[in-house]
This record gives sequence, structure tokens and C-alpha cells, in this order.
Amino acid sequence: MASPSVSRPAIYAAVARIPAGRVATYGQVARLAGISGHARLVGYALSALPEGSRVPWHRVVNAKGEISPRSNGLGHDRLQAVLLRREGVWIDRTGRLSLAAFRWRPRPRGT
DNA sequence: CCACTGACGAGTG
DNA sequence: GCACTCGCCAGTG
Repeated sequence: MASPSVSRPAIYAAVARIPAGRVATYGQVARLAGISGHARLVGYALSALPEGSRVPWHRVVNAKGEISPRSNGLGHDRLQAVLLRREGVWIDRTGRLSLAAFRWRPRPRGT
């Protein structure tokens, strides 16, 4: 349940800004979407994404740097790991990736 | 209108 | 570093 449509467009737009090979946290996306502090809403919005959407939802991970397990039972969490790996983002055997190395930094100084 | 539920995050022990 | 609690918003029964 819970298919909130808060600022879905804003959230999707923020997620769409994440470059391949990089990841962003829900909180980070929320901040970019203009709803900082509402990381949950980001997750809810992404959960409502249709399978054919062009939104790189797989580039969004939680603050711990791991793929949040979902309950839809469609194995999307597994798919996310595969998609990320395909972009060069390797998940640690503990199920976590190095945020320090793969976290996307919007507006970096220089370049 | 009330209660429960979700792809979360930060703080505390 | 891990486990637990509280806070946030929106939709459903």
C-alpha cells in the first residue's frame, strides 16, 4: 500500500540526474527533489515506478550504502544489484557498496 | 476521522 | 558496527 504521489515528478527528475556508475541515497534524492528530510517519500515514489520507466531507480540506495530490501517479492532488489554491477558499482559481499567511492556528488567544485 | 503501513535517516545505547 | 526508537508524509481500510 501507500503509493504516495508527493512530488513524484521532482523525485524522478532528481533520480534521473544520477549519472551511470554512481549512486545517491534516498535522503540525497529527497534533498535534490526539494523535500529534504523526507527520504521515505523518495522510496514510496520509486516503489510506484512502472517497470518500463526510464528513471534509473537502481542508482538509489539507502544511507548505509546498501540496497533496501523491498517486499513486493518481484526481486527488484536483486535486479538493482545486477544493474549497478553492470554500471561498474560492485556490491560488497555483505550487501553494501562503498558510498565514499560511488556516491554521486552534485555540483562538485571544479570540473 | 483513526490506525497501519511503506525503496528511510539520524540519534542513542 | 549493530540493534532499537522516533519522526516524516501520504494512501488505504
